[in-house]
Amino acid sequence: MPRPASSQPTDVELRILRILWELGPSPVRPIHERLEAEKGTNYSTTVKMLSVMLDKGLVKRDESSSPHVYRAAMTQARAQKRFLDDLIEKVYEGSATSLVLHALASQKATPEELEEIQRLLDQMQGDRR
Amino acid sequence: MPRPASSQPTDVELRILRILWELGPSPVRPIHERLEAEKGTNYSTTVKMLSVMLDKGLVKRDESSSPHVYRAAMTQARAQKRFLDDLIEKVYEGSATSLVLHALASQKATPEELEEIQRLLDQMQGDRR
DNA sequence: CCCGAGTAGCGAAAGAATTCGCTATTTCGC
DNA sequence: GCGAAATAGCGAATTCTTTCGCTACTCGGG
Repeated sequence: MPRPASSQPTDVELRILRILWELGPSPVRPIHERLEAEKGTNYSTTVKMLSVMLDKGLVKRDESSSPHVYRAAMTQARAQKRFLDDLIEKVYEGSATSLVLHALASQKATPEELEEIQRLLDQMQGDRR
Repeated sequence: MPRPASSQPTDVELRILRILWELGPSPVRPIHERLEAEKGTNYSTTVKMLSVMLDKGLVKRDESSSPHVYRAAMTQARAQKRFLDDLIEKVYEGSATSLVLHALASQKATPEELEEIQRLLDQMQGDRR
């Protein structure tokens, strides 16, 4: 019996996506250098992962320029939202609120960040204060 | 070259944990019934998954009573926090705040829930209002 | 034009996750 | 006590992920 493929990027795939989001469209070489620094992988492995990701549609490739140029097929914000929604559904039973409470309680945010959250909250509450 | 085992419960493991959190300590039968309803798995599969999870320390087993009784080794809140921290680090680059903003913006919370978030926020801001 | 360096890619290997068939053991109604 | 039914569990099979060796191709300098 089969094992269903994950709908989300896997661990290594996510690392590569993060590198791409940071660097912008890049040939294999710079991507590999980052990945190697992070976890000591072989150049071949990087190339292979990119090709797998290309098959899955996680990255796009421009073959017109000589060293082919790869770029993420998804924006970072979009990917974040996908992971977040997944977490809310699978782990928080659909309750975004308890997730927010956990996140606020456990991580120390700066006053500026709290302000920002406050603003959004005011807005959602119809601006009473 | 090896592939490192995931530090977090896998997909099916999480489903089983959720069932255990809901039912409380249970023998295999009721656990299986839920799992089967969710995804049509065979009884053997459920038993096997539980044994794998026992090896990993995700569940505990009481063998004294005749149908063995399984229970989650971790509270739901604890597991949620672990997943959340993981997400923040791996996907949100450590910024719990942007995760909170995403979660608030994308999910519709009830006024009561917003109140609750507001209270926590006030508290964190040193109660000015 | 030839050579070496850098670039691409394939296919196999190894481990993890998930599935279930088949066998053994236990339990219980009769 | 005896056989059917429920309960446990092992080990093999399958798929997915990740890794890399080895081959082939491309390109610029001499």
